[in-house]
Amino acid sequence: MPELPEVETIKCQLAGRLTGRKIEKVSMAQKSLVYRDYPQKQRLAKEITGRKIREVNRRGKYLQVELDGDLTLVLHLGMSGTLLVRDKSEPKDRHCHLEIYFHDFKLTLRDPRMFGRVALFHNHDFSAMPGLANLGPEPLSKEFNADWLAEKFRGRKASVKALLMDQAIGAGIGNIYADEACFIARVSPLRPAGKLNHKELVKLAAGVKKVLKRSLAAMGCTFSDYRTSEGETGDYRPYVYGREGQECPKCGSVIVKTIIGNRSSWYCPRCQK
DNA sequence: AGAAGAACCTGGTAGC
DNA sequence: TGCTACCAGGTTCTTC
Repeated sequence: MPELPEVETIKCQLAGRLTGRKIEKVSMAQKSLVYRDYPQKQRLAKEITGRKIREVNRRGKYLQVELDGDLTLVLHLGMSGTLLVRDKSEPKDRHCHLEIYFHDFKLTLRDPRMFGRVALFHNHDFSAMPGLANLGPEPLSKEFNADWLAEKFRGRKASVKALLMDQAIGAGIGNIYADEACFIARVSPLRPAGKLNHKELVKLAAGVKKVLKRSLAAMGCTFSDYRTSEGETGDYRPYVYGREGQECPKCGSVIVKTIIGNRSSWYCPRCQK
């Protein structure tokens, strides 16, 4: 569910809440599927209890909680995951997979659809989690630019949309922001990526950065499940995503929905060529 | 290699 | 009201 702006919003809030704090108690749902990448899950609670949190970081859609002892607790929220700061007395419900207790509150991971992942790593060796180990550059970094896209798109017949969502090309871009970036760049998401010219790649790289910054300023986009760790919704309002049949904000013609790579996609057929 | 499609899950909702 | 079908923001695996 959450893409880069949503995970970054959660990361910033958690950094303020958790940095320097000590983990007092951990409660895990032992049968939960969110630990499927972490074979030693029965040791997780014991390993992190009593540890101090040094910092909270983000790479792509992954949250990385840095603990003393060179341990990193990695969390991915999948489609429906939420990390919420709650009162310690709040009862836990059946979708809760992990609770981390601090002196005056607890952090709970809920994930009804169980696409999320939790794992613990030593010494920043994330090779057991290929999705994290093989992430491409952060889209808001200088590395992510038209030249990088040209290198990655060259000769590729897959759609622009499909490649924008490839986490090895741009870490953290998901279905919403791939559509939105294509709209800002006035490029059809259906175009074979290898056919874009340099000018279009410049607009696309800029469109990605622009939409991510806009959404960050709005604390992300709440379509259904997403909440910040303080329980707030995100205020980002999409140009095209989820708006089939409505007016294009640029030209007023009708926004169209189609399926690209098994994912619903929206675009304006008049603005986006 | 790369492209396309299915699978992994549950919950909400649209339609009958 | 109740049932079914379909849809959902991600990742990964299989097949061609």
